[in-house]
Order: sequence, then C-alpha cells, then structure tokens
Amino acid sequence: MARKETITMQKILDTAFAMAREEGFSNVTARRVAAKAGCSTQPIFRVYKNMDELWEAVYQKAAGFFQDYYKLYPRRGKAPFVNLGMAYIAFAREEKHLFELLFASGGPREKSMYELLNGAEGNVVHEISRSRAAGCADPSDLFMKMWIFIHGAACMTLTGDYDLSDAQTLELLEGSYQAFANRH
Amino acid sequence: MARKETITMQKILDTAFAMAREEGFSNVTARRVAAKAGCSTQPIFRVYKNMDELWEAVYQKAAGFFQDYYKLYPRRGKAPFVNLGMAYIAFAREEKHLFELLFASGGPREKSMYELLNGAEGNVVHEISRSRAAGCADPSDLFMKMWIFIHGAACMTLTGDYDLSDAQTLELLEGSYQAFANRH
DNA sequence: AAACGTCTATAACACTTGTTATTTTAATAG
DNA sequence: CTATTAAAATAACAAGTGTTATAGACGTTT
Repeated sequence: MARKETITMQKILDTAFAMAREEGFSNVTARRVAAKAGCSTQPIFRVYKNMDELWEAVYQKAAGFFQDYYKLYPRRGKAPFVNLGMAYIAFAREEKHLFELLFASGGPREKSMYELLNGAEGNVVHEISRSRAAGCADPSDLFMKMWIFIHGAACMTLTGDYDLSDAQTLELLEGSYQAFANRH
Repeated sequence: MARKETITMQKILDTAFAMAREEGFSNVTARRVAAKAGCSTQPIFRVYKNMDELWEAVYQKAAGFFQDYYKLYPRRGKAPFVNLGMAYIAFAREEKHLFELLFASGGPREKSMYELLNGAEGNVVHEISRSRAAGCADPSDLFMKMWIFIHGAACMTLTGDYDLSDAQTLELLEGSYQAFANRH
C-alpha cells in the first residue's frame, strides 16, 4: 500500500538528543540533525510539527536523562544534600551541554530546579523530610543554603573556575553541610 | 579635504554595549547595531575590522562596567566577602545580560572571575589579605567557599530560582560567612 | 567653481536558519 | 504488472547573518 518508514520519530529524537549532549543545544538545527541521521530534513517535519516541538522533546529527554543520572549516582556522603551535590556537580562536569540546557540557560523552557529534582525517584524532597525527622532545626534554610552552594560549584565547572576531584568535592560538601547545620 | 565623520567609534561601541545590556549579547549583530545607531552597517566596518573586534570591545566595556559597579556599591556588610557578594548578586539581578556575558556564558572570551575582580580598584584580593591579617585561619578556603556560595546565589537569579531582597541577602551572606569562618 | 579625498549608503554575495512545495522512490493492493 | 499511496529527496522561499564592492554625498583644498 505504501512505502515503509525508515526514519522513525525515535531515531530523530535520539539523534537530536545526542547532538544536544555532544555539541550543545544551539547546534540542534534541522539540517544538522538530518545530516547526522543520514536523511533529508523532510522526515523531521513529518513526525514533528516544527523545530520547536523537537526542541521541546529534546529538553524533556534531557530532563529524564538527568533524573536517571541522579537516581543511579552512588551515595557516598552521609547527608542527602551531600549526595545531591555530588551527583549535581558530577553531572555539570561530565554533561556540560545538558547541564547548561537544564540548569543554567535561563531560557523560557526551563523547569525550576526544584521541579526537576522532585520528578526523580529517590528525590531530594523526601530526603529533606527525613532530615527534619532526624532532628534538624531548620531544614528549609539548610536546604536553601546547600542548594545555593551546590549550584554555585556546578556552575563554576562550566566556566572552568571549579575543577576539584570527587574526593575533594565530597570533603567540601561535607564541610559546608556541617557548617550550615551547626548554627544557632 | 574630506567628508566629516558622523558615526564615531565611540558611538558604535556605546550603541552596541547598550544593546548587549538591554537585549543580550547575542542580539548585537551588524545590522541591528547600525539600525539602532541610525546608520548603515558600513561605518561599523570602517572603525572595526570585523564583528569579532566589536564584540571583544563590548566585552571589555562590560568588564569595566562591572568593576565600576563593584567599586561604587555601598559596603553594608561587616566582612569583605559579604560586600563582594552583595554587589555581585545585585549585579546579577539588575544587569542580567551583562552578568551572563561576564560570568555565566562559558564562552572562550570569558576572563576568570578572579581576574575580573582583581582588576577592580578596591579589589577583593586586598580584602582577603586583610582577612588574613585579621587572624582568619584559612582565608583561601574561606574565600573559595564564600565565592562558590555567592556565585551560586547570583546564577540562580538568572533562572529565577533566587529572588531575595537586599536585606535578606545581607542576612544570608552574613550567616554563611559566620558558618564558614567558624570552622577549620 | 572645480577637483580631490573620505565617509556613508545601497546593493550584492555567500552562507545559515526554519519551513514548504514539488518530485521521486518504494512498498503494497488489485 | 500496474495503480495507488505514503515516505523521502530535491529544490526552493523568505528571513537572517557577516562581509564586501560599488556608487553617492559632502567637506576641504586649490
């Protein structure tokens, strides 16, 4: 009845996501995706209404990718905030382009960090509740401070102003956590 | 002997800088600058070899702008790091596009933050020396932690995840400074 | 007033972008 | 084997980019 589909939606999305990951989100253009997928631009616009729709799909895939990354990252620290920071900073170092897209671009597409973390299984919000149950006086203040600190370190990896090993980062985060928690 | 110059280098640079400040660095294109300056693109390429040269000049002007901003910002905190943080975070809030260009873009043009701050008069490096003289045990560790924290808060203003008043920020920074300083 | 020299404007080139119209290809149904 | 039908390729359009060649405008000098 008709010709067989060779370029699937999945293939286009995977290609576009790989490009966003390796070359940066701004390099995900119609012609470049087509070239990397080994086809013309036409199949893209068959399965996606326009590029905005593909970009949105790439963003969502990146969000899921981070959540998996966070979920699977080894818990080496004592406090949940420390583990969150370790995963977040490692993600910034190892997935610079995705980190920029998700957490540092400031674009309109961007979810809030809270939302993005809350979506992950084993999410940090549960861990905050546990902190409160464990007797922390002001967990939301601690959360904010740790979050600012973690985000700062992660963003500095993008500009090359932060380049510490995992062991050093672990020590840094443990120390900061203690410093923030042991007050008033 | 010749026609009078109407579009000066200064006018072009001022126009381009204003655009970078108000509309973002990526909107500083040859035609848009020309339109805003009320001329054709030709005068731009008379005084600048190419757009890269103008962009570099805009970047340098932004760097000087921040240094003036930092120098003139009122010192309301007790510690030098707190004052640095207040100015830095206020700059991120009030000059989003310039902050992104200078401190959060990750581009190849970017100076290190240390370099950028060190260039300012009344620079923070002097203030660190004073901290050491004042008896702080490990000023470079304190500097790093405060710097990470300050940078984190500033970057969060870009994504809308940090929106505290000056008074709240002052309290936050004073608290963090105390937390970081009272450990070793 | 005429000529010269320099600044500006106009127009064009080559390239990239998203998007769409048209044509070709291929697989199935009769 | 032919006709149908959907997918893919080709080509084009309109808008944007940096850059450059050409033509025009203007002030100074002779």
